[in-house]
Amino acid sequence: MARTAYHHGDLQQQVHDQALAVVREHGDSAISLRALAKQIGVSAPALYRHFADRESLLAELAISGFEALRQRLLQVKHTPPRQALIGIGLAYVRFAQDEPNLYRLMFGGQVLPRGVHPRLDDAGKAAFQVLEDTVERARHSGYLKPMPLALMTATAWSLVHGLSQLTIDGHLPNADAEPHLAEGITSLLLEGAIADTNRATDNNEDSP
Amino acid sequence: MARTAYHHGDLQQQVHDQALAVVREHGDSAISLRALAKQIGVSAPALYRHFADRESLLAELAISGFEALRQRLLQVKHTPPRQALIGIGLAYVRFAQDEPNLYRLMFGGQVLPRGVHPRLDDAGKAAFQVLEDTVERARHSGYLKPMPLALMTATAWSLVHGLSQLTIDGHLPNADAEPHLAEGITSLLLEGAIADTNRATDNNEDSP
DNA sequence: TGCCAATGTTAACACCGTTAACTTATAGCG
DNA sequence: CGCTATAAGTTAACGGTGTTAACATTGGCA
Repeated sequence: MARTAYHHGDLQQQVHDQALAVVREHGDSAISLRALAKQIGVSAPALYRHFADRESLLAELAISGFEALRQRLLQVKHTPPRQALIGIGLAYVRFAQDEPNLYRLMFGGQVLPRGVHPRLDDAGKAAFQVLEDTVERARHSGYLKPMPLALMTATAWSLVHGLSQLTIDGHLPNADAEPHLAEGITSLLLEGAIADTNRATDNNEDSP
Repeated sequence: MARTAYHHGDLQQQVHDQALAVVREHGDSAISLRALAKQIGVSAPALYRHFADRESLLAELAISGFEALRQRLLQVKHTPPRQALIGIGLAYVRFAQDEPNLYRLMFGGQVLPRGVHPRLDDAGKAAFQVLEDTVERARHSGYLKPMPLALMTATAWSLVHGLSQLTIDGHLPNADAEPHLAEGITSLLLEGAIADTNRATDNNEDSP
């Protein structure tokens, strides 16, 4: 029932893929169910067999986005705390820069308020979890000050999210002239978060 | 020609105000030119005498938002660097929390890409300028490390913007349980930014 | 006073999301 | 193997949208 081809093969997947391509190229405001259906060669109401409404489709795409983000973050090595933290921050920002339209859909807020679509919320939390785990490891290893975990992760997330959003929307004019901005920012934050025992011992360890 | 009342008084202002109210209450996606015109008691095409299209109206509203944000930031006192920095960060986040829908319009990115509407860009820069001036004062006074100004302001803006966006979209679950989150986050960043000479001398000066 | 330009009007076009009512093809079962 | 329930598609239609064209009206000014 779910695997074999009905009239058109699995429309659900086809719509999902096509819509994802449109979002990545032109943003979520360019998504039109009718246009999507016409492109695929199916009538518009057919889509309603697979998606409750336009918002649900967008939510599904946002879920894909969070899963892709999570995969990116998971690829960051666990090696020394400082590299791991900077690495995951860079990976996060780079994802946003690579997929600005998708990222905007994920965090647009206007699209879907939290609590409406549980699977979307879970996908977001799962991505955030990777970041939190990295911070927790660094903290547990004694590299970071023994501050509340929630405070540290919230700080880290705020920083990378804010930087992502500001850069992809062009609010930071000299972002191109300063390619190491993300790294500098992350380092700057770390200065305040590392334990005093680690101070001055690892500032230049990434450039041997 | 611009001041006296024509057929309906100054429609421009009336549309602007009404639209701003709608955005603040229901978000920019709830803006409908036809509905707006009907509410005001005028035909829909009449609006096109004052706004090129829907996007231009939204841009105008975003400009108002940036000006309101700027006013908020300007009210922060200049007194000691640490208080000024934390104060302006809190004021920024509080604005976003007070006007979530307006804030989303301003930074939605989907609404208007930079470069299209010069006045909108200028309004954004003007608001950002207040933040930059505060950082510059703190840096010039020797309170902060002598790092590049662009780096410091980008960091500060990223942090407060990220925190704003994440909280108003409900991504930080325990935001309510932690009302001092914004202050804690700002302090954490400051730890990494203050000059060593100022370290440990001002951590508790705000609670005498 | 008479004209021009600013400001409004109605009618219409081409979309859009969504629902209702109907048709078709498939999967599973007696 | 044939039948039927149902999943998956169809067309027609409703109400809404932004936007443009063509026309009407009003007010300020020469």
